[in-house]
Amino acid sequence: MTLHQINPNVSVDCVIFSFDQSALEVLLIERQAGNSEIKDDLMALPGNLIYEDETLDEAANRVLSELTGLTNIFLEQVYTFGNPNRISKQKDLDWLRAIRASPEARVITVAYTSLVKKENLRIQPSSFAKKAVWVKVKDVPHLAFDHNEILDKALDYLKHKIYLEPLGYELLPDKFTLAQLQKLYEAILEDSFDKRNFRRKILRTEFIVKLDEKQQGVAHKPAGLYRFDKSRFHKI
Amino acid sequence: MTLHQINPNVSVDCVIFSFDQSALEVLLIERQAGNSEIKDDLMALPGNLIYEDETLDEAANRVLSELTGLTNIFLEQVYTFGNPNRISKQKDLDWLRAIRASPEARVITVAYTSLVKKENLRIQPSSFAKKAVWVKVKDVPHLAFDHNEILDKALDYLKHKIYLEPLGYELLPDKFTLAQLQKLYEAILEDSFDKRNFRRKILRTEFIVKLDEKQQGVAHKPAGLYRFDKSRFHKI
DNA sequence: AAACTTAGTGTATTTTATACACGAACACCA
DNA sequence: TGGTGTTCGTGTATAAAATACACTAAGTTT
Repeated sequence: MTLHQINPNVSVDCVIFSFDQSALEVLLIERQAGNSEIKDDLMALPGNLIYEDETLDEAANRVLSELTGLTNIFLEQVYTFGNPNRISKQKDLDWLRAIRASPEARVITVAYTSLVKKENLRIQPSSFAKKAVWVKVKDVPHLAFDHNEILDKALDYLKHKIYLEPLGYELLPDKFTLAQLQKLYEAILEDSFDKRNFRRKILRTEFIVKLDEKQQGVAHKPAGLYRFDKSRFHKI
Repeated sequence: MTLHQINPNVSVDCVIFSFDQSALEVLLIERQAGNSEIKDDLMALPGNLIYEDETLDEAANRVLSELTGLTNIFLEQVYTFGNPNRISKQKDLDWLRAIRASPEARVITVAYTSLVKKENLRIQPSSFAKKAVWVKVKDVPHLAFDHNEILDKALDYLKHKIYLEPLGYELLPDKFTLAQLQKLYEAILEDSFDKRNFRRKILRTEFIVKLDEKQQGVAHKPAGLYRFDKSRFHKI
């Protein structure tokens, strides 16, 4: 690993979403400085300062992969936050003093959002987070810095984006039922839909294709499984 | 005027659009360093480094108002560009050496887009531009830095945004004809529409209201004038 | 007064959205 | 093994929106 120079003024923060049963979740870190004694009850979005020799996308990917081991994942820039007093709570200042070389520097942060499949994913401790936890979006507490605002913006972004692209499959297992997909749309859009109309609309697209396989181990009529056909999608 | 400290790593660039007859235009500056002898045939988007004590929105407003005198104008953040070699052309380097205190600093830039009514607008020389010109979007040449990429992103942003909000009136005179409005939509969306269907759709909204007034001095049947009713829009 | 130019309008057809209810398939348990 | 519980999977009727299409009206110019 080579040494990189850090840019003290620019960071990236990642809003990493997953989906569990019927709720959207976001990955938050419990702040804890390297070897310091600082204890802090504020949770935060994972993020870090950028290196001078990497792009913003690379920085976001770095944060994401340090924490999740994932690469080549849906990860898009959302918005940039640069209020000069976005770092003003005493707790935030204390924490920065504990971990940063230039704790007083003004930092603007570029927010990214990512969608991950929670299954087969182990969260790893990383340079900026000893511990990370999934929290239901509805239950997110008051966060560090302006991270609640960033989360809200990412949620907005998702809502709009899902009209344009079938993001659903990024958050679901490779094989999924239409009921799961519907619940996901309902969670993201904070709305509920008629089952028959939802199915009609989804299947009209032709890139959600039915597999010759059914759900297993459920105490009721098993649902058919579907998958997302990327190549069919790209043809349109 | 107070003295501000400059952040050498973060700038804003403004993609300022206007509409003329039937074409979208963008405001470009002819690069020229303060008192220097540097001559440069690359045009650029107006932009500048941010001050330590201002928000990104404020910085963008500052650039916009220095150049146009306008405030309280449609101005929204589009995207942030941070490729470490976005400043790599020799001409760009030369220019930065002529005008910047830290010409070698890595600069990430936050792009904003703005919509202005060209009528009653005089472009003023500003700290970063001796001369600015309106250029049809179709005729934009190769620009400085990554400004062509930024322009493209702003155009994309506009296209999406106009589905969500009736931006048209930001670019047209207060009183306009439906034909003008249609041409504007056609220019932004790079498409063409049926006149009757377009009118039906616009008038269905109920916030484009007809005035009791007609076009003057045209060599054909004069069109009725309409205006955008902001308060009716906000009710929805 | 004729020629020119753009304004302004209606209808039929297709596509999409919405609202709504019941039999079928499987697991589980008595 | 038959009954119960639970989710699956489906069709139709109605309303709303999108699309396609052509002629007369109102001014100006010559």
